[in-house]
Amino acid sequence: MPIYTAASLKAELNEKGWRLTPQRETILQVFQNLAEGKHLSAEDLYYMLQNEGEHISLSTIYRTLKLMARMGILRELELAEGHKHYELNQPYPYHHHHLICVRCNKMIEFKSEPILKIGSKTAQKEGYHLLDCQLTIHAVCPTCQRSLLPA
Amino acid sequence: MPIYTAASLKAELNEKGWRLTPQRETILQVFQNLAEGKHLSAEDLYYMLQNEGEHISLSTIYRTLKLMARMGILRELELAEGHKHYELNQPYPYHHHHLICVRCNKMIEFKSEPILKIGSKTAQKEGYHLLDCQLTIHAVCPTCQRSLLPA
DNA sequence: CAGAAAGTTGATAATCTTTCTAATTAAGTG
DNA sequence: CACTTAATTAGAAAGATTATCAACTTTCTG
Repeated sequence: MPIYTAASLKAELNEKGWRLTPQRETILQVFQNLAEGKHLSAEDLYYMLQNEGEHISLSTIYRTLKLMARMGILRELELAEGHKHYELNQPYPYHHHHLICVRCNKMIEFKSEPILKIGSKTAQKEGYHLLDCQLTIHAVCPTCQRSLLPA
Repeated sequence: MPIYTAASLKAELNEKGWRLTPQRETILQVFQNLAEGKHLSAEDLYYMLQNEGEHISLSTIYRTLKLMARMGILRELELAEGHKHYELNQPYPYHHHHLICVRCNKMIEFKSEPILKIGSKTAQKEGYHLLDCQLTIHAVCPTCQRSLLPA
């Protein structure tokens, strides 16, 4: 269920004096066709496109991901160590949060309507226009608790 | 109000087979002496120490910040673009969250007991040992909403 | 208290991300 | 549809973060 079609993306870009380019349209499509719960790093996206015969430079990819996150189209996730991941920013019934093991980086998604409410109320109270709110829980998973390995 | 004294840090490190070094103790002290609401990047910390005549290498600083975040002593914040910030991870009455403008990076801290409860319940339900939970709200502040500048 | 074992540091290299710049491309105007 | 203006791209360079490794410390053991 695409929230943003190419047309609505173009409209929103133009509203701000920006442009819809083939690269941006392509990147949006990739995220719309992604299975739920999936998320991509900049490199993931780069090589995925290469395999489909599309060449988009890494800098454009990084720039576009950042742009779409600032527009509220994508969410920037800080999951594993060392690199960010991106996913479509979907509204309520699909909106979710992340519980992450800091040792093994295992990640569990969970939903919470109250959090979304607190988030939008807080933004509203301060006069901010809400784009995304995500609760990130850092913790140690059962397996890693039992493990005696240092880390 | 230091939660971790040098002694309790040493105890926790030793429990896992790790060691309390002068560098780690120094870094902990810096964060304990930091005013509430203040947070530091790795570089901030590096130069702050240099000015005090302490030399700790950048790689040790990065390594120590990451380590203390994984222990639950520090929180890793994704505030401004381009680099992470760290602050002491404090319990309830001081525990807070962040509302961030994606345009100008202005940041507002806010507190919420319900979120902390949801976070700890979620972790518990999955058998995870909670270290930190932070709600990050990305939004556009009133000033930037009025601004017509592209960005 | 000497020797072994393991963790830590600092320097460097590697990786990930953002910034900069010239060339290109899309949108607006007549 | 040619022309002007401004945004965008690709590639290179710079900046931020993590990984690697030899030398050094600390802890443990006998």
